[in-house]
Amino acid sequence: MTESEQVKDRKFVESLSRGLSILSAFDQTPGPLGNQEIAAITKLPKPTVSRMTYTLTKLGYLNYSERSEKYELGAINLTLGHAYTANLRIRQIAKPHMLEMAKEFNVNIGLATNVGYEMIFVDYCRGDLLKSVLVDIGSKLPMAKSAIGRSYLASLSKEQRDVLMPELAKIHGKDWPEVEKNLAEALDLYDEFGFTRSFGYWDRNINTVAVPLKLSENRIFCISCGGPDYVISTDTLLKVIGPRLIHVSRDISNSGL
Amino acid sequence: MTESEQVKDRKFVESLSRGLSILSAFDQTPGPLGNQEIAAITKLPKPTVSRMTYTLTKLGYLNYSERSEKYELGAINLTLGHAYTANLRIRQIAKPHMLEMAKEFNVNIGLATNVGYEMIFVDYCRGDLLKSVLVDIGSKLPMAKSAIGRSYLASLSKEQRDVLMPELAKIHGKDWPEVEKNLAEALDLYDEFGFTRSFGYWDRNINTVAVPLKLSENRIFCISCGGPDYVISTDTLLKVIGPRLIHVSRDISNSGL
DNA sequence: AATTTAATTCCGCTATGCGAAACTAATTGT
DNA sequence: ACAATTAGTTTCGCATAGCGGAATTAAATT
Repeated sequence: MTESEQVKDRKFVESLSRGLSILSAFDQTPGPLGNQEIAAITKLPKPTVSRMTYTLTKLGYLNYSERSEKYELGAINLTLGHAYTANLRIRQIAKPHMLEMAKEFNVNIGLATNVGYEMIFVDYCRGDLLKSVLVDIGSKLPMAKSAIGRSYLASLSKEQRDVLMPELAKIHGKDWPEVEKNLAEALDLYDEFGFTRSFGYWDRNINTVAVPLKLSENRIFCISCGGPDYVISTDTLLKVIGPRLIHVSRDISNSGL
Repeated sequence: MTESEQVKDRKFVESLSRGLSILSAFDQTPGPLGNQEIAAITKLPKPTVSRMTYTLTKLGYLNYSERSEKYELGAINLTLGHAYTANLRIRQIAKPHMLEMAKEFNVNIGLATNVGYEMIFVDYCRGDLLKSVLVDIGSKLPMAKSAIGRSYLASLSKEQRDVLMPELAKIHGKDWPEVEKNLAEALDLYDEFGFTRSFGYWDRNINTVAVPLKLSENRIFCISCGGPDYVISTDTLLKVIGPRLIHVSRDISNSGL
């Protein structure tokens, strides 16, 4: 209905979708939001937003602050994420590998999967040295610019990838030509070496390598490993960490998930 | 409508509530669930569940496994929790204190708030020694049996507490007399010492002490600190850690959140 | 072949949710 | 003091989105 697409999908519950899109607004735009702002972000009509925030507040998904007269996410939002990770077998399988490498090389290691056109971390281990608070479970990285996103793309067939590309192009707008070039290089290097890399590209100071894990039923997770120059050299990443990740990837693939 | 309660709340969006209750089903009962099971758990009629799971799957909140013909939570469920914690000022304030104590005493420290009749952890630091995987961000503890839950109860006025008690009684069923007795003791000791305790009660091997933090607008968070006997003695908990927590609590209360 | 179990689809009905417009209330400007 | 602006809520008639009993399909089990 929104545009002109679905003539009628009797099975799709619009109001549920709308309610969830209101919660998502708090991911895109942090900080307390008023109904007006929510309406602006979600493009939903004011009374609808009003009813939805009312409902979500009653259920605990939003907290209302009398002071600011705005809404914030409620703590209950943590439960679903926790339920997700708690039942994710791949985490248990990958964890020992991740801890071992994090300790041995003092690097940060993340386990992520794709959500839409981004990668989301489902687990993360830090080396002792730096606590880059930037990344944590639930945080996202762009698919095209991060090593881990690129390893996801690398795991896809050309056809699957070609479906995504236009969307990625849209996301990156005028930067796309440059992003695409860089991405294409990274994918070529993947074909050659078996892991992807992103050196100072998504974050100027961070160098990362990553590999995909292909599980059953087309589920794909990726492991990335990296850190700032002064902790881990690009040379070590390429010569030691990358190959090690490939090994880990094989190991996990054999565990039959 | 459900029972006979609300005559009519024109503002409450039932289908949103139902959709969310379906997601919550995956917290109560982990593992892949089929529509039937979801219907049983949520008491919703089958076709409704069918439509909801269809919608949630389209939006990525559920993944459908062809193999098992069941649904699981999707990774996207991590984002809201992450958005919640990322914007939670108290976490940044409390973190240094928590890290310091975790390191100094090798204990586990958690920061939690109440959700319904449970406490939910919004942050957690582990001492080096044990990684009790049981507790993590997003996991919950019972309010009446855990030190941290008791410290929440202790922070309330008698009137507020009296509202909760019948609900807690309901939750604990036939165990309530015993739970209540233990809780009452703990609350008395709180009045005397300024922190609550739970020694081997919720978990036989773990001893914990906790304090509440009262923030502005009646927001309450609690910090707990504990570990197994062989890492931290109850004596140290009572003589050193407890008082230290009180100090931390004062510190944070002065930070004007 | 018959039975059981689970998911989906059908389809008529109406309660539900919609949203334009009206209304409140608070803030700002002149 | 009085518009004007901005944000949130409420109203209310209407359309239909969503409901759910019942039928249907599809697999698994006996």
